[in-house]
Amino acid sequence: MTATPTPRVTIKDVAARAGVSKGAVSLAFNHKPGLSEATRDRIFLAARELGWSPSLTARTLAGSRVDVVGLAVCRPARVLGLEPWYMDFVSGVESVLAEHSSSLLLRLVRNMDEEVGVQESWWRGRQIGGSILVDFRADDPRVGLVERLGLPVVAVGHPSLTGGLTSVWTDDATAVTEAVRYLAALGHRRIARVGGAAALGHTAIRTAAFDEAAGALAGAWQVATDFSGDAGARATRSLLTASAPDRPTAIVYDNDIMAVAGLSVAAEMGLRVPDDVSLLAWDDSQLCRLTHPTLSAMSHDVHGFGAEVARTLFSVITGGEGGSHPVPTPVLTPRGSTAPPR
Amino acid sequence: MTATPTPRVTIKDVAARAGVSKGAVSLAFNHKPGLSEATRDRIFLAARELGWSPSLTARTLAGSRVDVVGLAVCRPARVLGLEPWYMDFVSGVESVLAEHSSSLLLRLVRNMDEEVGVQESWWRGRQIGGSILVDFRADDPRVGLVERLGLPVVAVGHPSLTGGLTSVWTDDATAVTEAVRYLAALGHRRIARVGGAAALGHTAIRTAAFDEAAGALAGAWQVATDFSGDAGARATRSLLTASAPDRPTAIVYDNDIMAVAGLSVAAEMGLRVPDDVSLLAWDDSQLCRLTHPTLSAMSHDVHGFGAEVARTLFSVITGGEGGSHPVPTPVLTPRGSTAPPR
DNA sequence: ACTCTTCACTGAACCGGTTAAGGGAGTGCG
DNA sequence: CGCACTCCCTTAACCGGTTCAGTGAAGAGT
Repeated sequence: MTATPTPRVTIKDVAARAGVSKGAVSLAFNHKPGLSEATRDRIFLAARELGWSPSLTARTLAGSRVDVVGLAVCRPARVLGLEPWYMDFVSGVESVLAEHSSSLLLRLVRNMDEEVGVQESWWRGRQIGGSILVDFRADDPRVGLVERLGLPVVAVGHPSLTGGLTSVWTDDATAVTEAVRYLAALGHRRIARVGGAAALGHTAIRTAAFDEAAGALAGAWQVATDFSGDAGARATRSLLTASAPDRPTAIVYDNDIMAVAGLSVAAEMGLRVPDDVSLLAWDDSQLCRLTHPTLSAMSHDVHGFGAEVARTLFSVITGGEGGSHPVPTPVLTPRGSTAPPR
Repeated sequence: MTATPTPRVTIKDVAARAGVSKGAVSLAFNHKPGLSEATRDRIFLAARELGWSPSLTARTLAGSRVDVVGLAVCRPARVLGLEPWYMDFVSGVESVLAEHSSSLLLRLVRNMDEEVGVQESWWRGRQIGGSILVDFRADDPRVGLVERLGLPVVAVGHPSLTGGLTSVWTDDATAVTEAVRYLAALGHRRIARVGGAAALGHTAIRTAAFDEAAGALAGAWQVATDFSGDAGARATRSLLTASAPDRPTAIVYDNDIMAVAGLSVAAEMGLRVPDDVSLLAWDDSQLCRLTHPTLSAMSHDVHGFGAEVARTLFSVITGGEGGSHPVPTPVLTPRGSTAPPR
């Protein structure tokens, strides 16, 4: 019932049991040359019998690499819980970390200052061997921080935002353009976009691309939100309250949760999707296939994206310089929520 | 452009600059008595000037407590990304960890064996000071593991599942009973439940409670799923294909994502919600308010639950024994998806 | 004037590993 | 036989903190 007091087994115990020195045990467990097969076996046997595995803490302190990767996320908890993107991304990251038997140190922060503080103290405290940076904004303070600290990172975001940092990104501009072209090809001339948080760099990129792509149309609207479903609903409601000739016939959303919210607002207002208004989601989590009608989306392998980011981080940590690169551009996946305007 | 080589500042540098010994710096930074105000100030000044903060790694090694909390989660990535519950829970946990400036070490595992291995090596490697255990099943191997290791944990699950471990749980049985009573009070006599993964302990508890509560009704169905939206859709479809007198007039879901899927299946089959069939969700994330009609749900402060779990873990870690206790039972939140049968 | 406390601080051991330098035994070779 | 060369393994310093016994000086008590 009560926990037995833990008799911490250390390298010394293993060494004693195997009849060798600490150093020998260390060599064996790091697969370094300089030990006979027989000794090696004896050491592993002793370790197994004692249930010992090396203390990562001590190992880290002694100067070898740290096998923990940091991720500080800065969005309101309310939004985070709902956004499929993050967990998907994290699970992709994890899938690669697991191969290196590394773990993810996760921290939710309230603002950029806090994130800067967290990253700095993680690194200073040798808690992490590298970090994944997300949600870049213009003049992001993390660029300078990282260079000052020499912290190995991979930045998730377009190079125009991430300074000289190694980065991995999706080509949002092209994707937005493709989305608009698709809707225009269907015959839509009045298109709106419900964007994410204005402060975020990739939102700005999408906004600019939308301006560019939709500029020639009869009507174009853009609204900034905080990515939450509520905000998506509000934005949709205000876009659709105009009388028929003045309102958009198609709406593009910056994530799928807002698209779902938009779908229900349309229903609530008595508008049929896609007959009266077409909706196009972003990211394309499973959610898009659960609604009725199903949501057309700009589809995106978020899990694979996370995995690629993690792989790149490992190459940065091991000095391989990795090199910035984009992942495949989201592709249009038409489903039931888009059609030519009535 | 290139990262400046990091000149690691250590406690020795700070001590030298402040003109004191390492020990004095340590005392100052741990707010321990035995130093004059003047010296204390001098030390903090020196530390600030050098941009030093203590290495958590070294601090941990030197025997003080570890301020990282472990969480290994074992569900398919596909489901995880979508389930609002986890991120909500995690953000609740984080909110308390942040107060203690601790972080969360997260790991997605594929099965129980892997989780057991991860927990053991985290603890052995002194990576964590304690752990949060979720998704208990009958005869859970983690109970024995924890007792063997002496690892401080808080188990999320009913005491009947978590052995002697300190646990925090929601009273699922009562909640299920309340849900059934509510639907019965509306006049429903044929009620179905789309449950979660059968292997999970809390699913079993809910299943038993439903059996008990719905036993006296004219019709009662239960289906087990994997919590995914697809499974929820399939289950709903098969429940609703029967001809009218033989099919349920109300369905309870074990999470909200399946309820959303159910809603769209009903629409696809031409059934009106709540006129033809009432739907009741579980957990009640923001998602329930984004659909049309909005989803009635058994509502639950998942964020607060996470926070309470974290608080309890800290009290276990500091030897305070914490004590197992339930959090408030989910309460019924009626919205647009439930009504008397036609 | 002498001892007793208290206070502020130092020194050194220690946590559990890694790693470079070194040492002893066995073998090959001139 | 002596020497060099390997091969295996040990020794000891070190990573960056914490902790505790101990020291020296100032002040209190008698």
